[in-house]
Amino acid sequence: MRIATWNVNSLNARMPRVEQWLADVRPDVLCMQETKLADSGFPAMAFEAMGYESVHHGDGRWNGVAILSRIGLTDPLVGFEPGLEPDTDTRLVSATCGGVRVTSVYVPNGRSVDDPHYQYKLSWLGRLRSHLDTTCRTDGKVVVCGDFNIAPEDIDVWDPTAFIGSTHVTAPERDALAAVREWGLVDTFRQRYDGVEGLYSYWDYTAGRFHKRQGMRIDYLLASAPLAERSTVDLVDRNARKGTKPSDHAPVIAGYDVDAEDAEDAEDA
DNA sequence: ATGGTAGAGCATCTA
Repeated sequence: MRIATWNVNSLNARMPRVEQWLADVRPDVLCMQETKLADSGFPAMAFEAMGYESVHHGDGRWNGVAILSRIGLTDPLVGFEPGLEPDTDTRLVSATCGGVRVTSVYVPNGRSVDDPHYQYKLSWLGRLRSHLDTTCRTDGKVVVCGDFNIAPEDIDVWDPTAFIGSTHVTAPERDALAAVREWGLVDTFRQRYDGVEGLYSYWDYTAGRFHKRQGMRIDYLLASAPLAERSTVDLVDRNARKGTKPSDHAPVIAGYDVDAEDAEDAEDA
């Protein structure tokens, strides 16, 4: 099973590229972030014509997350589980796809460490941990993926000294991310490429960052142990960041050596 | 000198 995550930075602007990419790569599941669409504008029919069921959570100008699946899509849940403070700005959506509980997340940016949005980012990550605590089992097949807006380690940014005092690399952000991971999730990409520098998923549009290979690894797939133990592949599709009108993020793909289960067998996931 | 570019939408806000 192959699952991909891609911050498309406006699905309206990116639809031709997303359709081409789906036709070329045919992942079983694609999680998207920053669709910048209301639910009413989400092109579910176009994806259905390509064999993908979908669920979208968005309210218009900003954010917006989605899951596409060609191996079944059941039990969709938009936002956090009902017991928690609501996901008011549409940054989280979940669904069960082929026996895997998949969550697509767009973690708040934080803006700057002295901005209220930074505290919102930390509390949002705390809610994500609570959401996992109450809706998923650590011994089930669970993937939480998306744009986390956090570089887990200094090796995940092109120049750590360029980020001193900035968001995405601070200890509180990394601690909040670690608390999510410690629920029972593994960053298989970094496990596979332990110590390897220069592996990024995002490059700022400005200053020719992509061509200078000056990026950050802020998009990833976190897998529960039953999946992480069967990890087969992790990669970034840098080609999707090239050419005309690319997103500033590239798709990240993970593979797991598990068969898609029927929906009725997914209850224990 | 707080730069640069992209997207939404039409003045800025977000990233």
